[in-house]
Amino acid sequence: MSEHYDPQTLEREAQAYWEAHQSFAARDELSGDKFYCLSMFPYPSGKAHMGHVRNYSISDAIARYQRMQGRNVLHPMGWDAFGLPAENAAIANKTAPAKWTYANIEHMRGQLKSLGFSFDWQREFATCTPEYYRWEQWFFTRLYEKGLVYKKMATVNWDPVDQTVLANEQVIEGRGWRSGAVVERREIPQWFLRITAYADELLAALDDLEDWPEAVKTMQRNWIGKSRGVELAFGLAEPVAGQERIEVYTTRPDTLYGVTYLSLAAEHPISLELAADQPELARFIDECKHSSVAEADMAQAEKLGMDTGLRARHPLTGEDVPVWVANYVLMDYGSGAVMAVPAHDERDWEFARKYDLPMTAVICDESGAPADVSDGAYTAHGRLTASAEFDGLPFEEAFDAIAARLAEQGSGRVTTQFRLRDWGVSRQRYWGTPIPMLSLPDGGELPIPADRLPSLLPEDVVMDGVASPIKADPEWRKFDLDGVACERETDTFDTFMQSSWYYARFTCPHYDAGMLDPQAASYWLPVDQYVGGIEHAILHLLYARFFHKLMRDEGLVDSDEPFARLLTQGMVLKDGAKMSKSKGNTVDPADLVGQYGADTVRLFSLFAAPPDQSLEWSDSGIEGAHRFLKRLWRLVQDHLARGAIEPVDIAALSGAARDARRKIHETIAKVSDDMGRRQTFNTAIAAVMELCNELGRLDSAEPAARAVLQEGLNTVVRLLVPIVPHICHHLWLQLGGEGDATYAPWPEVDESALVRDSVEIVVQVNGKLRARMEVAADASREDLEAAALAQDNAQRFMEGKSVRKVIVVPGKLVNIVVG
RNA sequence: GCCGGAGUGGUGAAAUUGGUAGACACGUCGGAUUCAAAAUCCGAUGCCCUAACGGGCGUGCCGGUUCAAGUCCGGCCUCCGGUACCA
Repeated sequence: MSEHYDPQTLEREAQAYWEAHQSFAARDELSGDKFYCLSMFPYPSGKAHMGHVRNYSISDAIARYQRMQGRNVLHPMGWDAFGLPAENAAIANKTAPAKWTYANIEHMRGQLKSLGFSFDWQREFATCTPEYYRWEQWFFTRLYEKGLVYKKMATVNWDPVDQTVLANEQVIEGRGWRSGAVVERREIPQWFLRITAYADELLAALDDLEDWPEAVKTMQRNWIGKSRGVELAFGLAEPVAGQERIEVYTTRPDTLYGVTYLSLAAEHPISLELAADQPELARFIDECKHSSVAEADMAQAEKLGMDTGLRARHPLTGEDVPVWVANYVLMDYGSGAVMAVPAHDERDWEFARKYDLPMTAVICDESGAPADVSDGAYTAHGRLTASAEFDGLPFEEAFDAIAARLAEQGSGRVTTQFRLRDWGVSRQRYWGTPIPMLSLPDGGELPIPADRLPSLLPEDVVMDGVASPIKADPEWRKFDLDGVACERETDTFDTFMQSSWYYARFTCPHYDAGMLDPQAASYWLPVDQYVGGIEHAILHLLYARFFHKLMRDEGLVDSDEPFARLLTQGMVLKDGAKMSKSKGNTVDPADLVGQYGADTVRLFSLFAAPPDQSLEWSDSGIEGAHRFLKRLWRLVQDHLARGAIEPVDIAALSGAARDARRKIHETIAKVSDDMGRRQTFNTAIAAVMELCNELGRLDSAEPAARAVLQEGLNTVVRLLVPIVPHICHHLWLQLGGEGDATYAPWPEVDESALVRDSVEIVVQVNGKLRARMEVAADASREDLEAAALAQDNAQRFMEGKSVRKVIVVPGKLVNIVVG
């Protein structure tokens, strides 16, 4: 064995051993204690980046830790292979999206293998293959039969020059990224999944996800946005667009007497009808269409509005209020109309101030007087004023009383509303799963029958950058259904559809008798540990939770939630910005592996920051990680070179050897807790480094110290297997370990080694550190207090003052309060 | 805009339940080794005052609770993620 640490050779040998022994294949028996560890599968964009390395270093550490606990571990990897970038690359490189994607997969698989991640490669799949998407298509047709799928008009970004639909990402400052044309909002028919039918369960079940980060659960709760409010109507003197009233929804019926106008969305039927004979209004509505459909764009756009001249009747006061059209009211949310209470709503306040609309304060502030709204809206709850017979009522009572009055006169009712909207799954793009629906000659619609699936996406195509190849090809859409000439849907699924159930398919990736093998799914699911970027906190994770419940209700899985424990890792940054090609601040992991070896790259990724925080890249930091591995290698080689160990009575250890052995077992306890419960690999590594520093100081001439060193090194190697598996594979064998270090038993704490005779206690005077003292570990409170009061430096600060009280925290400190 | 998160030495960070702020590293400085350099090893290293003992200050900003606050509460500032067609 080499004197010097040579990662290239060591890693090649370790990887060859794992490959030959199939070390990472999950056992197929479907019995015994299991652990399903999943990292979010990558989009095959070309090369693996540091974000991937970080993600998989974390999940690999967890998977390997669980193997050492004796569990049957499933740690799979695959490819989220459909998506927009493949189309763009295909146009730029004059190739087909499929060809580009498969080439990227080949390359990235090699990169991941070179990092030594313990994936079960026998289960690998790409979502762009028919063997995968056929079951997604089948499942969609099942959902259609159950009434969980429907078609409706929905808004998209339309590029009037390229005559194509743009993704939000392709709209830059309101213009199409290729044509530069000002983008318009346009309505087209699209397919939707009824996620709102599961809104209540998706919300309630969050309470049971004990091992999810609180931040993610909070974001999902707010996204689902359940609210209790009142649906009410303002009457019109005569019908407009066939409507006799304008319906609005509010969570603040207590402010109803403060309504001074109504706002309609630009696309509201009443707005459009009124615009027919008001050219100025028509022009305004047209201008409102010139923004992207992205919520952030719309919410940050300057609030604009126009009075329609129409008046609506307040349901309680009977007074007329003006009806405006405003660009910040969304047609897709609620009824497309809102009642405006400028005195008690920030957005309405701003709008009213801008257009000089009246404000009426109807809520009292803490002093009991009507709130002063001259500098901004008063949005807190409070007692009512200027609200006729409801004056003086607090929020809850006012809510109920006003809702009851509205219900009584037939102009309103209490309802529950969700912010969550149904999931639009149609994309007007080529590189995705074809939506398995047919339009019939009579205008009806029908799912493609199960025995005619999959609806295949042709792979050998030419991208011209404008139309999807399957939309451009009149032959592709033709479909003969028992002699009836139908047309296939040429839209494809949102790529979130694939990532919503891949975790379940990993339990039976090659099963061809159905979407899932019930036994495999039942054994492996739910996923015990899911690891991925925080950027997926809402959409991906919510859709996957939804899909799991859909699969449960179809009898495919027998659990309620897909992911028992979630770890959301932070971004990888360089110079304070996210690493990305466009910013030109990337670091290629392949270069680093070539220079330092995979273990160094993995060690740095886990050591530089706790997993859930953003990680700042550092060139010198990776040098430090490499140096540690070199020191570890040298420490073991030097120890082995000194020959055999003499047996030693552990109970009789004293001095440095006894201290070192205590440190070994304290470190086992610390690292076990950090890896298992806290998942803070950075502090686990720091603890092992500390231990190595202490072991390195042991007197190598003393037999007792050498025996402790042997135990210490054997422990260090096992604690590090999950993090730097290649070097540990070799050191484990050199130190006399048997078999594959992947399955070496996790070290156990010897409680007797932890015993201390004395401890250091801090002495404070008025909370400030003034002295330290070494006392017997079992000293009583009285002894501690007496010893603290006797400290010279403590007495200096007590001089001329009287002791008010003494606080004793055993094992920690004594605080003397003087005054 | 709205929702969520973060802010600690020159740098990455640690402090787990309100109890010693800065563990572990990086960097820098000093020393050993070397013909020399690299590598390696040893020591110092929050800032300010002090010859030293020791002292003062210090966790984005302002205020509060407490014997004790990086940690809890109120109000700000800045940055990051998401915002439903990027994945």
